[in-house]
Amino acid sequence: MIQKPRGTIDILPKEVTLWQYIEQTSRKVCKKFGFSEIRFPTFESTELFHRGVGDTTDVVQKEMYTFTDREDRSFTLRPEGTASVARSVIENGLVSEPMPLKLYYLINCFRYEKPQAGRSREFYQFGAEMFGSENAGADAEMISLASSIISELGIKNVSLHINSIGCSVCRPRYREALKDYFRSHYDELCDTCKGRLETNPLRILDCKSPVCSAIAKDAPKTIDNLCDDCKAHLASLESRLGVMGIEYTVDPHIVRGLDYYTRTVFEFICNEIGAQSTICGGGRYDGLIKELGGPALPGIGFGMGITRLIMAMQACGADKTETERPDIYIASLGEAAAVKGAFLASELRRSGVAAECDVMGRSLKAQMKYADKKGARFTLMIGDSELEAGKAQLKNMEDSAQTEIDLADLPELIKLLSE
RNA sequence: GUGGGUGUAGCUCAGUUGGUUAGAGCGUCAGGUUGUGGCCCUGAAGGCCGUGGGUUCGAGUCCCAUCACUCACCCCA
Repeated sequence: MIQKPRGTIDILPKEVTLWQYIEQTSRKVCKKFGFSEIRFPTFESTELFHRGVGDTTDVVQKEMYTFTDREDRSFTLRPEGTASVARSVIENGLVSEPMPLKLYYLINCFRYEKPQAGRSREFYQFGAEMFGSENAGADAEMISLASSIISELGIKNVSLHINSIGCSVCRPRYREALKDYFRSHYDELCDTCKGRLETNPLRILDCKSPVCSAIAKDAPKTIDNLCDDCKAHLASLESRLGVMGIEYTVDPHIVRGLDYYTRTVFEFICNEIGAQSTICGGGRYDGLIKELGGPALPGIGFGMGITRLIMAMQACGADKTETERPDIYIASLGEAAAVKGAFLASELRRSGVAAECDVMGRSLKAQMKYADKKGARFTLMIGDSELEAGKAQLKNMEDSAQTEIDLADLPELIKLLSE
């Protein structure tokens, strides 16, 4: 028996309606915000992610599905969407479209990680990106978009955390201040944090070890080390969120692990879905387009993990969706009736009716059972006598009421079904 | 990559101190006479007990390895 690859999922018919609902809902909300869908390749040149996501990140260093093709070119299954969108924007000249440029996508991504709750090797995300505005109003719009989708899905158990990690001017300065501080506590830090000190000191801020978090408490705060422009940017975002009535907390622990982020970073967190509690994460990336060879075009975006959304929906009982059921099941007895039934079904389908008929050659009783299990609203029963008379019994499966209908008068039947 | 937990029918699980042909419920399929669902009843199909070694007269039960699932670290959506 051949099993699916580790960390992948099958989405079964009874689950798929929820996925479709999430996809429809996010598309609908995006339309209201003026975002257009974009689609792009599942794999890209490996170089794109090295330059875009960042050489030093875990994602690039140890989590990518990289392969070479028959001509020895190196490609990588996308570990995220932002780098690809940025590439596409540059490559297709979308930098000349009216600004701001607002795009969204529904994609699968790949990361070679050890699976656990809320984390798999192939995962699915909804993402949105906005290019062209350095204004904090853009940040507020993006957060509002994410917030709208989350609440439209009925998710209530989340909180928004925002932070600013500074720009190319103040971030390096802050990193040094942090390093200096943690160096003075070097011996007390946990082993992972000792390693993080040089590579990514910001990460220590969000270490769960009690010792480290105690030390981190008195560490220099990002907020205190921002340059004036970054401070003003954050203040502007905060006041806009306030006006829009979006609740948030400024959380210095929000750090993000992708190199391209600048200034605003944010996460929507749900504490009821396990350790991987970030349902939506994003931030501003003002240097990304230029880094990838385009003009100096600022941008901001976010991604939401679809399976994590589903877990959050389940946690607050918002995951109820109706399964697809036929409008009518046409039961038949005998070959001639079966042929007639198949004909009627195809005619009804042409008129938009969801119609099923027997293809198993089963007894009437078995057909009725099947119609019941599939949740058919009506059942039409045809046998030899009905064929002769041109009339048949239509049974309402809910109240068992039966009415006689004229087999030649399809419009009348369709009318009955749509009531 | 590092730890912990789990692995018996499609699903949820029983399976006594290792002892003959491995069980139940649900689900599936077929019946309960003469053309009708939901309840009830009967029957059937369906398991190399995750896989490979080892201990033993004998292993679903014990040991080792491996794989998968799962949770956590790490990282992130």
